[in-house]
Amino acid sequence: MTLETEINLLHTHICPAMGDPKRMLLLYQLAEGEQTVSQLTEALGQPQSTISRHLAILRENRLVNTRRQGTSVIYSLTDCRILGAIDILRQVLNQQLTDRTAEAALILNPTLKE
Amino acid sequence: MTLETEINLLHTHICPAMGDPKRMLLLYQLAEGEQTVSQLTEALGQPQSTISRHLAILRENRLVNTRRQGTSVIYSLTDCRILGAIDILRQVLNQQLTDRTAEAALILNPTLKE
DNA sequence: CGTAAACATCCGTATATCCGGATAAACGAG
DNA sequence: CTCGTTTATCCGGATATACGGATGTTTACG
Repeated sequence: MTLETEINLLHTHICPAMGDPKRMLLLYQLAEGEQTVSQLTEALGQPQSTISRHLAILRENRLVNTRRQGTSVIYSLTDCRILGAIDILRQVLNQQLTDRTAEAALILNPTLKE
Repeated sequence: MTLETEINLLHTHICPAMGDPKRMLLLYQLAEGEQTVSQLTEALGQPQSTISRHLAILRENRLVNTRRQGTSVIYSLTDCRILGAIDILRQVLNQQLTDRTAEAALILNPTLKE
């Protein structure tokens, strides 16, 4: 499989799931342990239909598993490595933020250079 | 900074840059070494305006650096860790693909179970 | 049955993003 | 200054996605 093909698959199967902040938060929330839709709705403080729709996208992309318990549906993380990937992105982000802070300081006080 | 804030920043500063297959391919292409717009246009086989627009998005999000050399502009990777993050996603993807293949085999021949 | 709880899905609206041909801008050579 | 090369931006149209109230479905229980 070529790199191009693999990346296209990534963008049909995985990326859409991560492409929204609320869905990322849901993944982190599930890292704490499996939870029902009600619990996740409570945790994120969003309308139930919003949470359910985001969970559906995560489910379709197989990033979460579900099982039913009575009238509740319990969601859990399929593969926690996905959070490892996001954590790397967070590191890159924080690097950027410190770099920008340093740049701003240089502009305000050029004598700091070197 | 709360996790929620950090993830929102991620979706403002980094995710848009990765949110397109062609941009991911550009990042991998730049992993081979710094290259001009012409070279990248040639490598991806897309119209120049398309490549230039994708590069602009990568640049605005600081995932690439640029320097000018004559009439050419040379692009390079800012932080190769971003590729590490994508590589993890590729691993998750490949895990999914083998899982699905195994499921399909079970449906076709249930005696394989266990 | 009928009702209530928990979830999933539908729907119209608003917003964002992609595409790529056309055009503008930056630069070097002569 | 003029021209050709290289890169950046503009533009209209097509597509995708998020939102959240309203509605449908599934399950438990009496």
